[in-house]
Amino acid sequence: MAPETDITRPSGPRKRERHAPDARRRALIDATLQCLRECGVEQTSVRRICERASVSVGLVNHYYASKDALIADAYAEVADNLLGALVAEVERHGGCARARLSAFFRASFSPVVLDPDLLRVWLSFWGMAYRSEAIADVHDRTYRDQLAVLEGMLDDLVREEEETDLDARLGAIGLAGLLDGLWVEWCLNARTFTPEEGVRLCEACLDGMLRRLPRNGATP
Amino acid sequence: MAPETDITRPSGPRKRERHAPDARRRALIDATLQCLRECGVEQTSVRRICERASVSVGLVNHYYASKDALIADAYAEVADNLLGALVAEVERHGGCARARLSAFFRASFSPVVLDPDLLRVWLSFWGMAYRSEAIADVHDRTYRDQLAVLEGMLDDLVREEEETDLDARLGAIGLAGLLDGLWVEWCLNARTFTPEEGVRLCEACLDGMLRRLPRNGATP
DNA sequence: GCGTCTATTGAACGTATGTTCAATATGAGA
DNA sequence: TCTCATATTGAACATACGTTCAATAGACGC
Repeated sequence: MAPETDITRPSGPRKRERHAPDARRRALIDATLQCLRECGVEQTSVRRICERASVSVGLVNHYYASKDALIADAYAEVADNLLGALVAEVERHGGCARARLSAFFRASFSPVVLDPDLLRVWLSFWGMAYRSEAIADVHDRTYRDQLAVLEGMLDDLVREEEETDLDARLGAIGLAGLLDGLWVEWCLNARTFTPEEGVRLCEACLDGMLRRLPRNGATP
Repeated sequence: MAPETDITRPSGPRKRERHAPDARRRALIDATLQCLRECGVEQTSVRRICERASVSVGLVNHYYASKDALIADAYAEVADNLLGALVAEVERHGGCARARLSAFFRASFSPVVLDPDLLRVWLSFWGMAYRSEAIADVHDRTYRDQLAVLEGMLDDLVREEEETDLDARLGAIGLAGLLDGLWVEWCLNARTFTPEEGVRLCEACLDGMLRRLPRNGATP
């Protein structure tokens, strides 16, 4: 039997499909995120990404100056999407500032966020920020966006409730830190605490900050 | 000029120095941590580690079954050292439980911990926990150790102060999360907040937990 | 001083990496 | 229908990776 008969995929050149640059970029970004989720950074090679996107190796460097530039784009995409989803959930609930903050907490401990594979992607981004300025820039911008959302809700809270004083900037940093830290630990070991306990922790810390984090800076 | 004269290191075989297995293992661990600090995971190769340790390539697989096993050992070493340093600082201060907790906070925002290169190493470990069971095991153990230290101090606090009730297990998880999250964000962008603000955030959150995280579980 | 055990070496292997580039196919506008 | 800018291909390149293993050298009991 001739060996050629065993070749399942006829080794001729692949059918070329011409797409709009935007569609191709999106496909590459999606494939990148899939790879980072399922294989981790160390296994996410240009070749694997291109295989996922049903595209040849050379195309990445046609659309992006380097692999890192593609990954930076993917970072921006997933970070914006995630914050957008949280904000949408808050808007959906509405209500007073305190209720909107609670909705934000609950959304932050919902399955969309509490996804170990998502953390895996994020850890890759954080690690890459050290060697890629483009990725560090995306981190800085998206982190500022997250802080702005939290600070906005805290400002509303102070405005709505009388007799409260709070350093909203610092409070936002604290809540973001608490949310991120609990996110990391839950994703690395989901048996440590339940999502409901995570929400309770956020509520308790928010109360503490409202009482002991006044704008003037000195702890009472 | 003959090119041989430019060769600075005569290419003969390296002088062999026989050491005790423990000393070699320590040297390999130290070299591994140096590489992870300075070059990141993706650049930390067996060859680079061996170069740092002034040892040939083959030696790693003489002492360790694989590169991952070496890294798991390095993780355990640095995690134990770090928690040990924090505990030592707490012991040095002594005092009541509340004062010891404050000392722990301050130590957690001291330069030894607030070191971007150290976070870089940690992010590598967290990321590797996904594909290496050995590293995941080290994470679980060392995280449990961290929780035990915090929970112990919280238990003492409840015992010493009357009229307080606190779910110490959950409180420890919250403090660990807050500390980790703030640690990540500070190391990725040191201009976001000052170490002193970090400590203030921890104190405020601890107060909130003491008021609103009772043992029975229902938020009052 | 000899023999033995093992710590240590470094070449070799097979595989993978990111990027480059000449060649080629495609589809929109003339 | 023809043209042509360009989207797309995949072989090629240089380099790097983790691991293996036969050869070798240092230390210790005798």
